[in-house]
Amino acid sequence: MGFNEGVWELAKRIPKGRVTTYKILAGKLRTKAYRAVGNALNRNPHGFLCSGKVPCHRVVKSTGEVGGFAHRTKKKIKMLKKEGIKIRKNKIEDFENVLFRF
DNA sequence: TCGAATGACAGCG
DNA sequence: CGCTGTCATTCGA
Repeated sequence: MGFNEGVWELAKRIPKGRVTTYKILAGKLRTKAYRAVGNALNRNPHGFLCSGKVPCHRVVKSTGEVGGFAHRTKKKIKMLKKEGIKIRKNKIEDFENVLFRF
């Protein structure tokens, strides 16, 4: 399992209605390159976006903000809302409540 | 509040 | 082939 694959494996474990953070993923991957996690999801080999297999839209910042998702992939945020995650101004309201810890 | 660090990939010489 | 810049972040001063 490489770096990227590890990210996807963990991301796939995220249940519906839950989110996780880049920090947690990076921690599980034994790396400190938090950005690399997002980058791995960004350059997802599954396709252009992590659609279907890897729910990258469930991966957010450790601060509770959705991060870069708000800019380009903000539509995915709507998906999160639909799944039951409340987001206000690109920030997750019940962040700790929906935060999925492995 | 701002800069450095960290992993991977594309572009350029 | 090797180096630099960029990116969906995080931490420390």
